[in-house]
Amino acid sequence: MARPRKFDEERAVDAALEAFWAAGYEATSTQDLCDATGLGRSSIYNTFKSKHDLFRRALLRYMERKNGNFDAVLESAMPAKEKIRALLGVIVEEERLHAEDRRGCLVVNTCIELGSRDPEVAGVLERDYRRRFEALKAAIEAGQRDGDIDRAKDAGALAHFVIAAIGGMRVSARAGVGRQALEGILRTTVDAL
Amino acid sequence: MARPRKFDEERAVDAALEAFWAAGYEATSTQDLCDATGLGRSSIYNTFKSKHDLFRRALLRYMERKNGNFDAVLESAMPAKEKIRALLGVIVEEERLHAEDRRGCLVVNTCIELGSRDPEVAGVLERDYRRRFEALKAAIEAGQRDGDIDRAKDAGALAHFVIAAIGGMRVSARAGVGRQALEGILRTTVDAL
DNA sequence: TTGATTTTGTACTGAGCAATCCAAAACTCT
DNA sequence: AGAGTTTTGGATTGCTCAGTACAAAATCAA
Repeated sequence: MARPRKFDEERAVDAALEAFWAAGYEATSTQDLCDATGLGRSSIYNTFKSKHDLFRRALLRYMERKNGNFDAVLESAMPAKEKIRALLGVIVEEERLHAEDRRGCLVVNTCIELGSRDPEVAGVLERDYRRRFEALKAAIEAGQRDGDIDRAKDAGALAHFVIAAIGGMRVSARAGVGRQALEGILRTTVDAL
Repeated sequence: MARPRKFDEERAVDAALEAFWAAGYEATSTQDLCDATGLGRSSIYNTFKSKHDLFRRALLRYMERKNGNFDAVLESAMPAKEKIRALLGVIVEEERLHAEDRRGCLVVNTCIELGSRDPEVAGVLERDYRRRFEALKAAIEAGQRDGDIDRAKDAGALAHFVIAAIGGMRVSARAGVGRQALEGILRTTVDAL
């Protein structure tokens, strides 16, 4: 029938993800994407509609991956507070790395860069937020049933609070805050549950 | 001596600030800056070294303004917890606005956009963080002396925590979180003090 | 082997980018 | 008024951007 593709589409999305993650949407050029994926422009534009489309795909893939880890922690056997401590601990670990590796979280970065001026991306971000929120809320409610978390508190409010803490730690890390301070934020957050 | 300037430098910085605030550093072109300030390219480049330099000036101006309000609240007569509630309340108010006005906070936006790849800007952000941190820590310590805030807690850790909460609310707002949820985060944060 | 079909590499498009150049205009001082 | 100095507007620089055009290469079915 026809000439087959020489590359794997998913691998290309992964490579593009790395590029977008490192520099953000605007600051990543199509040439950067060619370099990162090892593909020619034609292959990229033949496979994806546009840079924007490729970004959307990469973002979705990042969310899939990240939420996999997120859910794995929430579905583990730990007490609820320990689960949340573990989730926040990941942030401390990731932000501890040296400057050039400090890419933060693509979702947080994208919230700030595109959340308020790219409706399509905003929709993706909103759906992802809701997904994380529901998973977290369920884990907190389970913790309340176990007596691990105060039943008088509103599980939804706590879930929003924890997600905000994650975003806040990400922002503070970019402002130059070190590991110790991040751990302090982690402790204070967990103590608030 | 010479031809005098027809415009006010500070006003130009203010106008540039609006543009950068609305779209971020990368997404604001020099043409956008000309339109926003009403100046020609020559005037801009004659007054400021570069787009980057103008951005730095605009960012510093934003910080000056913002920290003025910040300090005003912290130096008011309220109990410490009320001061912090007021600081967080400003975020809820600002993020409540309609989509096109939802610019968030230029400092938070810049932390994410440039914090990890622009050393000069990173330095400015770090100094600004420290300034806010010290002011907040002092207010919390005063609150501890007044008995308004638990003396057993580490004032520094609480200060980092509050700053992270602000950043986190900003990120969540961009992810589409509404006013009610933001108010829940506010309450949970203040209760944690 | 041939013909249909798709991918791939390369050159290219027009637009927009940050920044510079230059001469005319505008002003102050003598 | 005239010399000296700075600002200003507009044209222009060289470059990069996202995206396209096109023909050669690669594969399949017959």
